[in-house]
Amino acid sequence: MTDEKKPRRRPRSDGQRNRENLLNVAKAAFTAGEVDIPLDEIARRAGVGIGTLYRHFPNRDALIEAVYRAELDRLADAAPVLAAQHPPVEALRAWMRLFVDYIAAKLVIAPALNGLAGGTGALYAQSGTVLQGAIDGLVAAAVASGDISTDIEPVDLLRALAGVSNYAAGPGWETSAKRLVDILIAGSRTSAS
Amino acid sequence: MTDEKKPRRRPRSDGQRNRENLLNVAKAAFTAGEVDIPLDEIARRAGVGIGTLYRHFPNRDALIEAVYRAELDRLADAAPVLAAQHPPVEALRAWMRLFVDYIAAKLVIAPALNGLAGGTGALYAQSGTVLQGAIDGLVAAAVASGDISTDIEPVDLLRALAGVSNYAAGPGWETSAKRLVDILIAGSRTSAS
DNA sequence: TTATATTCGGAGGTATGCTCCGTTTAACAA
DNA sequence: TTGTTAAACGGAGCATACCTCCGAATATAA
Repeated sequence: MTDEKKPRRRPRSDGQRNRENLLNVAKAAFTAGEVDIPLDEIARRAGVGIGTLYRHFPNRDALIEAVYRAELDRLADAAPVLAAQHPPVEALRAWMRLFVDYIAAKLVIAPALNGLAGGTGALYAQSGTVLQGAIDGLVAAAVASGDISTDIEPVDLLRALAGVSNYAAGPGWETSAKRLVDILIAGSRTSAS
Repeated sequence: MTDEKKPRRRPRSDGQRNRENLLNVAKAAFTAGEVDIPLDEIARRAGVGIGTLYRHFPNRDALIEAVYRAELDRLADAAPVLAAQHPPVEALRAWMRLFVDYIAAKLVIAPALNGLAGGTGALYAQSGTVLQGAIDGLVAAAVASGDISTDIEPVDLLRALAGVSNYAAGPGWETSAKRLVDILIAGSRTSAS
């Protein structure tokens, strides 16, 4: 349990630079829909050898996961900001819409993500925690203000949203997703109690 | 250009039998979580050569799609049955829950499905139509009976459901999905109008 | 400047997706 | 029943992608 780390040396600057390069190239490729791009190609575009890629990310899934997690963190960070700017229910709504936007515009890695056959459990468990922390705060605030029923499980909303992002095919899906957000908010209100 | 088909002969019986064998074996494998099973192995289990598999399904995606579509049809067929057995809103709710059950118990091919990198659009468009037909009927009935707001797009509900199925990780996800169905129904009601 | 831990990078082993084509077999006609 | 033929069978083999391994290069600390 003692997680002693002996950073005898500072991490090498080129190492970190290469790592970020790889991450950026991978994100760009996935966003462009090149989900099945060979790892060799990613390494080439990033200007590094294949060996370097594999040291940073032991396998394909690890790379996808890293890209995914980085974007996820940014989304999670937006929650407190929105909470400070809007009343509870609207903050929740805004964040859910942001979720949709994010997936739509910048992150089409959803298919790639689901391609993580097998190990999804662990990944979702980990990263789900991050997002859950974000939405938990928003929901808690909305419950406290009396706008939302107390028996709503934040994770339910998260799942619906995640689903929509996967279904991101066909024209007009984005407005459809926005509508869905409204339905979810309406369904969570205390009105009918 | 005239694509006249002259079915001079009936399709061979062994051909169809082999095709169904392959489909069953593939479904079983996917359901068992063996998403990455080599196609050679599927052919072996079905008792046919690899060449036979590839004639029926030109590539891996085609096989997955075939399995997917077959199951989808069965789900769609359940809609009219439920509509005949329950009042509109309850029929809708029941069908949505069935959707969840189906994915949960018998169809863990969701990850495989999403692995159809690239061509998802076409597939979803096609098969989405089938499901949409099913839910359209249910929603129309509920709208007609005045239970549900008229501005609900059935496809929205579909998307949320599809999403949940992808998020099928972690314990208790199933009850969570059921809760979500209730939220969606509640959010679609006319009460607040 | 010297020492050394860390990173780099690509050749190559392994395995999987898919093709090709000679052989086998079921359907049809006489 | 028997011959003809179009269609299905099946596996050897090629292309390619993932990943490992290890000598060379290099940034950091003394």
